[in-house]
Formats: sequence, structure tokens, C-alpha cells
Amino acid sequence: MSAAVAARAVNQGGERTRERILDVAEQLFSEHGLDGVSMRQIAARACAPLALANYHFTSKEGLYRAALQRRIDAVSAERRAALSKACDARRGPVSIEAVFEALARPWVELRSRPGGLAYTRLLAREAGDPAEGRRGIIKELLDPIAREFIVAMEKALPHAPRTRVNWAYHFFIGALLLILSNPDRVARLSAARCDVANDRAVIREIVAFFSAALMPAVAKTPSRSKA
Amino acid sequence: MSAAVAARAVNQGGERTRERILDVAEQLFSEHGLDGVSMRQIAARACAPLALANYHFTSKEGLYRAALQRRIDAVSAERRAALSKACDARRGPVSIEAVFEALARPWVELRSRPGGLAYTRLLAREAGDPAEGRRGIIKELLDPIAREFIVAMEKALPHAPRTRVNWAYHFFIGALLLILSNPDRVARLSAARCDVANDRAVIREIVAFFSAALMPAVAKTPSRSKA
DNA sequence: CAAAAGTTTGAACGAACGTTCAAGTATTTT
DNA sequence: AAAATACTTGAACGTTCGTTCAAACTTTTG
Repeated sequence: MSAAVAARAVNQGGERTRERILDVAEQLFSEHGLDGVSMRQIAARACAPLALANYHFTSKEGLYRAALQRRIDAVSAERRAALSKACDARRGPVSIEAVFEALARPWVELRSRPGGLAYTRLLAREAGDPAEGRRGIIKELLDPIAREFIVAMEKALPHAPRTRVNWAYHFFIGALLLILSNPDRVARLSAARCDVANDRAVIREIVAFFSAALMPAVAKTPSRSKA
Repeated sequence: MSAAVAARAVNQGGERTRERILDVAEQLFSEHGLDGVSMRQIAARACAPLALANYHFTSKEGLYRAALQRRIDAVSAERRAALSKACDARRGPVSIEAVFEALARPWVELRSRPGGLAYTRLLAREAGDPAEGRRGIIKELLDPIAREFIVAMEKALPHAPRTRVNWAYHFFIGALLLILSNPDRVARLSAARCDVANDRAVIREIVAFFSAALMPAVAKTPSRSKA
């Protein structure tokens, strides 16, 4: 009884418990996936009755979607801001490093914000799921901004073959997803050589690596026929 | 009854049904993950009684492990053969392209072999799962050969920083995993520009891309002192 | 041919699943 | 203050889950 009163006192309007359920869902879904967690586990960990989760989110998949949607706008806005800054014409030609950094930094740095690590893994898991298309969440939340980045990459590398730029985008996302979703294996295999937990190191390495892969493509391939 | 007799006639010794269960498990686990499929679904699709799956594989996780282990030796042997061929001293210095190709080709080409697509996705899913370490399957099946590849990469790029080579390995695996496990999104975003279903195209692009990223590191640092 | 070992089967176990409902308490609106 | 809305709760719904068991059948072994 006293515990219930105490929990109530923390609440204001009931928005608090809703957020608490989302926090727990984010955490557990990110660790075990949609099918690896039960509504009861989430409710129990959030110290909320089971029925409340269904009241707020209608269904289990509704809760899953809500967890994915909660932080997406903030991150996407950050990425868009970084991207448009990178594409700012007054700064001269678009640099591929800046585009890659705009692509990676918001995700990587999100890890060290409260709850951000779980969210990052949650979205990385969903993006890599073969069944992702059936739910359509990624298509809805991430595909639009993904296209913007591909366009920016093409702008930064006007003479590189479009196909190669497209491949590069997917390679980059794949590399990023693996590091974000399963950093344990990276650490395991490289025995502390790769500091996957270090935001700045991760960003520096991945941006430098993928930029280096695309830079020579401009020099090497004589892309212009008139030359 | 006649259906049961017909099914029985196909069997010889009972090894057939065991393989059939594995086939279905491989397929369904690859699509929906360990927790997304029930033993009943697998048994039903394999036209086998539920209890038989537990008889052969003890538990659900036992079946999952068995599905992962079934083809791993063949693929690993193929990769080792390609790797040792790439490292053959008589062919001159180890080429990074050959190492990357040895890393990618067996996996990519496995897709077009019967049941290979499902197996490829199954293992890609497991390797990218944050809970992978808890089961230890990847650590047992893939980590040893992964280390061999990292060593080979260091041999091919003797003057590149070790850290960068390590990162490159993980970037490569991440890119490969994404393409293998969720090719739908790649196709969706690049609108037929990237032919993810084409084995040769995938291998060519990924090998060229990642080699290009590492080459300038060699070129920049004066590698050949005798030339 | 008998005994043993290996395989197949249907039925059942208890536990956990997602969801729903009616009754309750706060909060907000009129 | 009364009515309406929003939130919270415990209990229960029917279903499905992974696993187990005893009894049948098939194959291998002695």
C-alpha cells in the first residue's frame, strides 16, 4: 500500500508510468528482440500492472512501435542538421567526410546519453531484421532520411559511379549497425585494439575508413568520357 | 494413412526426417529468429510429430544449434582453402583483394545453393544478435577463423596500423552481414542500382570497396624499400 | 528368431503467452 | 458540485508454448 502511494506521488498525470513502461520496453526489446520479451516481463520491471501496458499502447507491437518512434525525431533532426551543415554551399564543395560524420555521429553519441544505448541497439536490431519489411517501421522512420544521405553522398562525389556510392552507403550502415548492435564481438576479436566504447574513436575510424575507400574512386576511374 | 505410408517410404533409417526437420528449422529460424518460431510450427511444416523434434535435438535451443552447426564445417573449409590459397607464398605477397574475396565469396555464393540462402541469413542473424554471446555459438563456430582472417589481413598490409586493420575486418563483416541478412532494404533504397541478388556483383563491389579503403594506407606509407 | 537399440507417434503436462473486461480511482471539464 | 474523461487495477479469458511420457513400430544386433 505504501509503495503504491509512493509510486503515485512520483507520477504526475500518469504520463510518468507511460514513460517508465517505454523505458523498460526499450531496454528489454533491445536485448532480446520483439519475440524474446513478454508483456508481463515489461510490466513487472516497470512496476506497472500488465493491463496498463495494453491500455497505453493497445498491443505488444504497438508498444514496440512506440519505443522505436519515441526518440527517432530527435535523432533524425540532429542528423538532418549535421547534413545540411555539411552541404552548406558557402563552405565550398560538399566533403564526403562531413556527410559520413553527419551519418554516424548522432547514432554513436546517442549511446552515452541516458537510455540511448538501448535505443541504439533496438533500432539497429530492427534495421537488420529480415522481417523488418513486414512491420514497415524502418521504411517509415529511416528510409526518407537515408535517401537524403545518399543524395548528399552523390553530391560530395560527383564523379564517382552512382552504383558505387549506393553500395558505399549500405556498407557504411552495415558496419555501423554491427558495431552498435553487437560491440561485444568486436571487442572479443580485437582484444582491446578497437575501442568500440569510445565514441570519438569509433567516429574517427569509420569516417576515415569509408572516406578513404571513396576518394581514390574519383582519381582512379576516368569517369568522364570527354577527357 | 496413405500419406503416412508414402512419407515413410521416402525415409531410410530415419535420417531423412531428421534432416527434413533441420531444413525447416533453418528456414523458419532464419526468417523469424529463435523466439519467433515454435517447435510446433517447425514440426508441422516438416510433416513430423512434435515429439520427434525433441527426440532428435533434445530442446529448442538444441535444434537451433544443430541448424547452425550443420553447414558450418563445409563453409569454413571453403573459406580456409581460399585463404590459404591467397596466402600462398609462391604467388608473391599476399593480396588484400584475395583475402577479402576468400572472406566473402563462400558466404555470398552459398546463397544460390539449395537451402543456402536460409542458412546464410540464419548465421547472419545470429552473428548480429546482441544476445549472441550468451549462447556462445558464434564464438565457438566463427571466432577462430575470424582471427585467421585478421592475421592474413595484417600480412597483406604489413605497414598498415594494426588497429585500422582490425576495424576494417569488423566493417567488412558488418557490411556483409547486412547485405546477406536484409537485402530487401538495400534493394528498396537503391532502386535496382545495387543488384544484391547477383553474387558476382556483390563480391566484386565489396572486395573492391574495402580494398580501396586500405590500399592508400599502404601507398602513403612507403611500403617497398627495395623497389 | 529373439533381444536390443533406435525411431515414431499421439496425448498430456504445467507454465506462460497476449489480450480483454468490469470495477475502481484520479483528473479535468462544464 | 456534477459530469466526463483519463488512468489504474486485479482477475480472468482462451490459446499456445516447450517439454515429457508410455506405448507402438522399425531396424540392427546377437
